[in-house]
Amino acid sequence: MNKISIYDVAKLANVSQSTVSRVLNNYPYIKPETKQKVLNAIKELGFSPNEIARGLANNKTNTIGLIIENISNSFYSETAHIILREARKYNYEVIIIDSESDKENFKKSIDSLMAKRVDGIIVASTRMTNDIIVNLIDKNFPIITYNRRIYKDGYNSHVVLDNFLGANMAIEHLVKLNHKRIAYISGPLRYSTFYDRLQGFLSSINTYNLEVDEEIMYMDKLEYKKVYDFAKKLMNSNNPPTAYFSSTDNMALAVMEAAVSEGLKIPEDISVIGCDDIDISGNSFIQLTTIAQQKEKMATLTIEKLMKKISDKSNEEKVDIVIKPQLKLRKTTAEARKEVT
Amino acid sequence: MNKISIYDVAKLANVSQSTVSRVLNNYPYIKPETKQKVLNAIKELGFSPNEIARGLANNKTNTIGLIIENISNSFYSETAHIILREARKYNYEVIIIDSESDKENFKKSIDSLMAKRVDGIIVASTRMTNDIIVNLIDKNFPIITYNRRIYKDGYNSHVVLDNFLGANMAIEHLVKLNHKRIAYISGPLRYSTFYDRLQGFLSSINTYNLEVDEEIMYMDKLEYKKVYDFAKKLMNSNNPPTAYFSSTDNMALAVMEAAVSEGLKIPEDISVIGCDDIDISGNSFIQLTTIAQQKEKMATLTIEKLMKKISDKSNEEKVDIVIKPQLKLRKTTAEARKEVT
DNA sequence: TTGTATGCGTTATCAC
DNA sequence: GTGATAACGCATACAA
Repeated sequence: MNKISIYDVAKLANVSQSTVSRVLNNYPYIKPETKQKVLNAIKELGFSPNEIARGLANNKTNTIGLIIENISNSFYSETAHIILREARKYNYEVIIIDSESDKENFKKSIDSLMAKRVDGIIVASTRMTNDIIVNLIDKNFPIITYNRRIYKDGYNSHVVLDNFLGANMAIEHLVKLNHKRIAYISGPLRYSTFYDRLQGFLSSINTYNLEVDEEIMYMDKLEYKKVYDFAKKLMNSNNPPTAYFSSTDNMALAVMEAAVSEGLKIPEDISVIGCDDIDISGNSFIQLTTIAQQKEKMATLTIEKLMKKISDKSNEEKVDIVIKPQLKLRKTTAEARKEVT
Repeated sequence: MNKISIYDVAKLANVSQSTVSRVLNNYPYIKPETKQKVLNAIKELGFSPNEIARGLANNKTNTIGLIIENISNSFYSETAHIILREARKYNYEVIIIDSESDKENFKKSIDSLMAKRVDGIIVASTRMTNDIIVNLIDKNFPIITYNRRIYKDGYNSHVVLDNFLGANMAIEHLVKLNHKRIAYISGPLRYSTFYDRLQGFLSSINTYNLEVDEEIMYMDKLEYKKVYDFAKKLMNSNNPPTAYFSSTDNMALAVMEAAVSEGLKIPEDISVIGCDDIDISGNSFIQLTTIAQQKEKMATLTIEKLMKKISDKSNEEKVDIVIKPQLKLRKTTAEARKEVT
């Protein structure tokens, strides 16, 4: 391919190879005319520096890794879009890895990223306990957890939503609409997002003197079909919930589809509230009321903090950013039906 | 960070550094016991090879680039998911770049990818004429165009949908439902997807003896709001179309939203058919009839062909894969209303 | 202000 | 089978 190296440029410009390197790196003390000669030679040869070699010499690759669960999931793809854009501002490229949040996969993902010597890593798919991340933080490797966090004293390195508060807001909204029997849909508790939301849910249930019924709580793998089936089952039960709080918008869609298939009207018959506020939730045909993440703000902050860690290796400052969620009122929640008593 | 190199391993195992390299690369003729010694040392030190150095020595990075327009767009994110997964099977990582398909951006994207010495590139956001790609193909650099193609004799290197046929299928479907006035929504003609679909549209219009009316054709930048407004305008015109063929599902959603806002029922009042079959299109609240891409097949083939090009540099075989689309019947199309004549 | 020499961590080409 | 040693393309400490 591009077989021209810094040496070719040097020869053509009649200077040494190090001089070329210097102009490449904007070294200040170069005679303007030799700088010009070099620049000309570079242009004439169409030379562009080999970032790999540069990385080897520098110990810096100008690329970061982004580990997410599944890029085809709107929440992640919308986030990735912002991260890509922000990283680019710092002249960084990003390697994205879908890692399904499976433990073995996660390790492999980190390994390949480390082998490729990325300058930093953003992970959006960790469990609450994750020794690999702990280990990396110990080594002072630039790594920030996005959306989810690990829980370990002294290991703060995350930008996340205030998920406890988010759940509070959702339940409060529902309670004000007179809902008393609220189904809870979330993923496994080993993820901080779901763990925190559950705590928030429970605390709200408590403050409003509602009853906790595990029968109407789903806390398993977030597979569309499973949640769909679960919701259908609830809708057919003796004492069906009047409202559903779903930990992700995507799963709220599953609940909504279940309702359709059961001939239930939303929000007349049941209310549904989600979490995330993915793009499609605002669509006229969906109109999902939801607890919105501030993706733009979160992603931007994540990159900013990561870049700071990268550029200033000695900086061991913790990153502990918790963003306030927002209730986005749309059309899937309404006053609870009066029960026939 | 990981300061241990192949030399440290060599020292510990009491062999030369080249021997270590050999076991790393599975060189066949090594005495089993020395191999074992080396393996032990590697494990003991927790050594993992530096891919950057390896890349420099090898001229091979085991990473490819993927240039798309916007990863937050479902069509691309769903594609990216498959590509990531397939690339991983070949032990490849992928750098994703959102490049908004702007010309200057595109050049920059290619430049950074080349500077990072990726082994190959998949681009899903090219115009029909693109000298940069031509140039790369000339140099026999592994590059494949996905979804869109460039048109230049002898420069076949793409896997795309048969968009001409796709448009035919859409119009045929609509015509069978007795629609005669069909609006056409697509992006700019400098993209092969839209160009080909337009040709297919026109040919169908012709074979069914319908009238071409530029007033009901949109062929501009695919911005949600613009398409939404365009559709609203048409719906309020004297002679409104009874059906809409949209070149992307996403824009079909815009049309559908416009219909809602105008109090029009789908499919009773107007029919809408899309292109792509993104995940959300199958949702009960959307149920969009569409011309489906076979993303799984297309993405898998793309990686396969790209890997072949990478591993066999001398192979100058063209790749010219055109996939048949499928009509996915859902609920947004129906018999045209009888006009009051 | 510029050139020389060395190193970054591998692979590859020679020898032995 | 294995060990020196020279690339790979650049950055940089040290000289000049």
